[in-house]
Amino acid sequence: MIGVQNRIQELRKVKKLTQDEIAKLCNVSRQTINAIENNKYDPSLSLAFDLAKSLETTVDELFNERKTR
Amino acid sequence: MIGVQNRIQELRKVKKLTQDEIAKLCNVSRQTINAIENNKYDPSLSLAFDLAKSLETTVDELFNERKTR
DNA sequence: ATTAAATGTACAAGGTTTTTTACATTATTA
DNA sequence: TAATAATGTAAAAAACCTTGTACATTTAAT
Repeated sequence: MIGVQNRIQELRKVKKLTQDEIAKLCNVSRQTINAIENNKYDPSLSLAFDLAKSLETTVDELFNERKTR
Repeated sequence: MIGVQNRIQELRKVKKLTQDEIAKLCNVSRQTINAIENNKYDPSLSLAFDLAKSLETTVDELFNERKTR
């Protein structure tokens, strides 16, 4: 488990985007999107901002703070 | 240069904290705080959230998106 | 002017994120 | 049902973040 949870999959489906489509919007690989959705690791801050913009939300809305570091 | 600019130094001084003090609040080294303030690299998303909490603000307020990735 | 505190910087080592390639499984549609 | 799209997963390599130690410079206090 990782330090931050996210609502990427939820918001991505609202916009009817595939992992591949959002990956292209953010200039990363599909595997990166998949890994982040499945909490394999957290995105970089830069990618977090790109994801938030792609999903028309904020980093704070997209990633909810958790306890661990 | 890095993908995200930040207002850490500005907000840190408002609260009259040293780099060392904020480092301890976030459980990272002073060098990490120094490097981030001077845009040597971006923090991890997890640290970005800790910094925002320490400075009583949000990640979106603390880090302003830029153009490059 | 001296001392102490705070900040800037460097470098090697270790940990984490991302990529590429490749294949397996699950869902969707014809 | 068969074909296709979407998603899950793996492993090695590259790129990036963080640490520790150490020293130099700047700022503040005495």
